[in-house]
Amino acid sequence: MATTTGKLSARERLLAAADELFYNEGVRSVGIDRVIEHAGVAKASLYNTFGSKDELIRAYLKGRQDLVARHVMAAVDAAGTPREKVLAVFDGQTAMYAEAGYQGCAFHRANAEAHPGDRIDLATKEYRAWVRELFTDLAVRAGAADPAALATQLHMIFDGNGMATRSDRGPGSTPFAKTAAGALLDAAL
Amino acid sequence: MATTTGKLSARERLLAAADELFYNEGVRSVGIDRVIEHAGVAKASLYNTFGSKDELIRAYLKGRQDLVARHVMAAVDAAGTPREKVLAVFDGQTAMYAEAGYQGCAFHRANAEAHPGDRIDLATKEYRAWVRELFTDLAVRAGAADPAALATQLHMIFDGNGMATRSDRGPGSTPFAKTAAGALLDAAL
DNA sequence: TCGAGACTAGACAGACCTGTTCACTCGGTC
DNA sequence: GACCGAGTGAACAGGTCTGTCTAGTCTCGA
Repeated sequence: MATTTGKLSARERLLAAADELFYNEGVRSVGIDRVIEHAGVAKASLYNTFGSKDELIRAYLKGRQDLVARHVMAAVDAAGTPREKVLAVFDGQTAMYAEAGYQGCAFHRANAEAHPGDRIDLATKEYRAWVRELFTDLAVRAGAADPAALATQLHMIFDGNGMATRSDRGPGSTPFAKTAAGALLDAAL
Repeated sequence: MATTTGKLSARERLLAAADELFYNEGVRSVGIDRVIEHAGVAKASLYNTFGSKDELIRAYLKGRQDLVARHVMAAVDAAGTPREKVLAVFDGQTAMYAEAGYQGCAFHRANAEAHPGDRIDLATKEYRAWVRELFTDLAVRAGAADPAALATQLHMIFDGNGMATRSDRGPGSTPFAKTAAGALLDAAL
């Protein structure tokens, strides 16, 4: 928690440092020592607060999911028609990536070397379930004949846009993702 | 090279062990010691043959690209119409994944914590350029109005199918990928 | 003023990792 | 039979990583 002087707590500084370093360089590439140095915090504070690096990674991923949800839901809520809401998801996704230098999906990267059942794997599954549920819900509202099938397809575009964003280091693929999503939606009505 | 007795060379055994361990557990998770133990080869042989772990990873990724190309091109060549050839790419992709337990795209996983410009990053770029070129070529032959745009969209589906295959540990998403690719192709004519 | 709790600096343990080196074996070839 | 190249086995160096521990500082409220 922040102190009354407005200075950030060790927890907050650790999370901010973890977010920046983990997202840009990867959760395995970045060691504890770099995180605490970047946060300006003692190593004991990290272990008192989070208990382990794994738990810090989990907290980082939770923050990332919240960030995606915030951006995506803002875009979806601002959109008018059900069709526009589906397409807005990709705008929200890209707006989120824009905040931290277009490194694509944090979960793809963290999960790449995760072991089945570990914290990272579980956090990734939770995140993917959220995305899938969102697309299914929007597909229902848009009147898709088979909302689950459309959601699977839109989720692929969503993942593919994340991959392309990382590979090309920019938002260039998003218009194509939106066009593709529109075509799939039209075909699914 | 294989000896005249039919026994595999140290190089071949190392590549086979690297392929199995790296693909299933990740290039960073798996250390040199496990690779040489699995290959039944002395550590000195690894360093005489490849020079570094990085170079072994590069050779592993090259083998992976060849494997994808073999499966995908076999499926494409077996398909009849230009439209069928586009869809066949996803069958080839899934057939390849089937060989090693559905862990999705080897390049996504290896590249997740790569640094820009290193061997893994370069190998990934090369692989992605190959996929993109293939889709562009097939899009031209299928008569797409904007082949580059269609190729970008198909590439997203291709990546998304790889992600889903890894997350769901199986080929369940491939029919949806093919349906989506068909719809995008129809919309692009 | 005092005590509690948050935080710090840094040494340290122990595991693990990549890469080197050296003396040696073995199978085939001239 | 001598030679040669490929491969072996094991010890070792040097580094990095996570996580622990200790002794001490700082801040704030009662």
